[in-house]
Amino acid sequence: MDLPEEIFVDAGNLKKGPWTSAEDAILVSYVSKHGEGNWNSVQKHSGLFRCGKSCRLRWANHLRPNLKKGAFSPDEERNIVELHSKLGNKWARMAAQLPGRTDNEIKNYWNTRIKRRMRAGLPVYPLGIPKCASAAQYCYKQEDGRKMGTRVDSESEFASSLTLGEPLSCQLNSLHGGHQVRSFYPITSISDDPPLSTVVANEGLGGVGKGIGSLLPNIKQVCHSPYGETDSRDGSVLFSQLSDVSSETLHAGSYTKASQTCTHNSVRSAIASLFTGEPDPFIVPYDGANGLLDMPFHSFAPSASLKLELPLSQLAESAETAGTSGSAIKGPLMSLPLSRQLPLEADSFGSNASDFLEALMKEAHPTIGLDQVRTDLIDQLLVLTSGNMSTEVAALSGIDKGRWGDDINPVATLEACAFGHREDVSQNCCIGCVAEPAIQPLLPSVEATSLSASQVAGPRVDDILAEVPSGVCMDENYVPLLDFPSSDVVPEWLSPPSWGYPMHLPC
DNA sequence: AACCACTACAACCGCAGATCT
DNA sequence: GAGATCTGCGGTTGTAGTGGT
Repeated sequence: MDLPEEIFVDAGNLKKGPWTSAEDAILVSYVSKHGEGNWNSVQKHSGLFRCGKSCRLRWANHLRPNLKKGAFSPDEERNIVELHSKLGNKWARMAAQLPGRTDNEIKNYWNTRIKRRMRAGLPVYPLGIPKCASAAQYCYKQEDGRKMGTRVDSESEFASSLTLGEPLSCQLNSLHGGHQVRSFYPITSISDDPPLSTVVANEGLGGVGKGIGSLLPNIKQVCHSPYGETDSRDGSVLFSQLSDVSSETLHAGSYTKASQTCTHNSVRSAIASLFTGEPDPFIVPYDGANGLLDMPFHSFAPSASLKLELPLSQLAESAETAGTSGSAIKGPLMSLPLSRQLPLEADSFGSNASDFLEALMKEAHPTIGLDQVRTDLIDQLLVLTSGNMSTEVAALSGIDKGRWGDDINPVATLEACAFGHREDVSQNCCIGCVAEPAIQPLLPSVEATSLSASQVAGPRVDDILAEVPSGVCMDENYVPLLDFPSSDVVPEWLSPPSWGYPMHLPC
């Protein structure tokens, strides 16, 4: 056997780095003779210049028999997600339940997956997989090296617990370090009941997503305003769809409340995003003192928000530099998920939407059928566009006649589509829609005209990034979008780490 | 062909608990 | 019981491979 010399040099200077096949052979030979354990003696008796820990790791992760190699099967992936939902980052315990897989393998898989999903703005856990109270905790690094943690507890269970028309109460309990702490109660609960869930949102950021107004129609102390449905206690806006956007700048008064159309899955997704700490692209900035007045939006059309929810490529690099560029932008910002994964030019959606959607679908869930992902994505399109999806986009999206109806008119059939999902309407209509006829979708306010591809595309991402103020903490995956040049002062709450992600506390 | 960005994976490190002396 | 050593775990870092420009 030809062993590299460096393996044998200076016993006091143990080798590090990648293992060679020769070293592997020595280790295998040693373990086959002496068995596992006593790893520190391996170096003494085998001639390997590796520390005991390194030997143990090499054996456990690569050399021991019955190790499975290669990519995880869909079943294994599902198991990992479920196990993680129950166990959190207990890699060794997870590995014990996945024969042939190592903790390191599972950990690497999970971390990669987390990154990918967060970058894509997707929930860490697919809907339907409940998170246990003891489970996951995710962190991401801020630019300054600090970690921003999101404790995820039983939010998914909370979302799952919502039933049709169930009234909820949202209360602003207190402020913690510039964060709003909101608790959600069943409106029927007695005052001493614990909240169903507690949400900590950035002060000044409405942590309630657009469309949630339709989901939680009976939230207490929600009042209607021209700018949305405003929670009079904490200033958050329960936003409905924006519409009537055709110019570069959208003033608060120029949009109208449009439809509340949504399908079951989309609703669940929207709710879940509230409680999982995943960035919700619908989160609407709201300054409690100044409201939404005189806050120009960058073509924040429904379709633009659609586009912007989708993973964007070529942004990370810009984002890294954006934080240091001077800018006049001041004020609340909206965070957006970015992605380096997809070949989407920010303003080219109209030209290659099909490819893009395909890529998105694969990105969204590589292990389930594209048709399934497509269906879910279409649901998102329906919600995000208030039904103003152009027939062009609809066609590119592969929406079939069966879903649109015979005339393939998305708008004309929107209501039917939104509530006539592929699943049973009676069970899957959005929360409150059936139980509360008074808040049925306001379809008449939506013009039956299609948006052009350029409208769909919205603002150029580069333009947005160029406007990012200096001093804003930029997570590599999230960039501010909206600008509010009415003030020269960056609000305190905007300083890191208080913007970007909604934060959550354990119940 | 060279460069760059990105991903997946291997390996290391520090810590804590268990076990041994 | 106390200190030393071993073992396992989870977080982090380094790097090879790959694809795009």
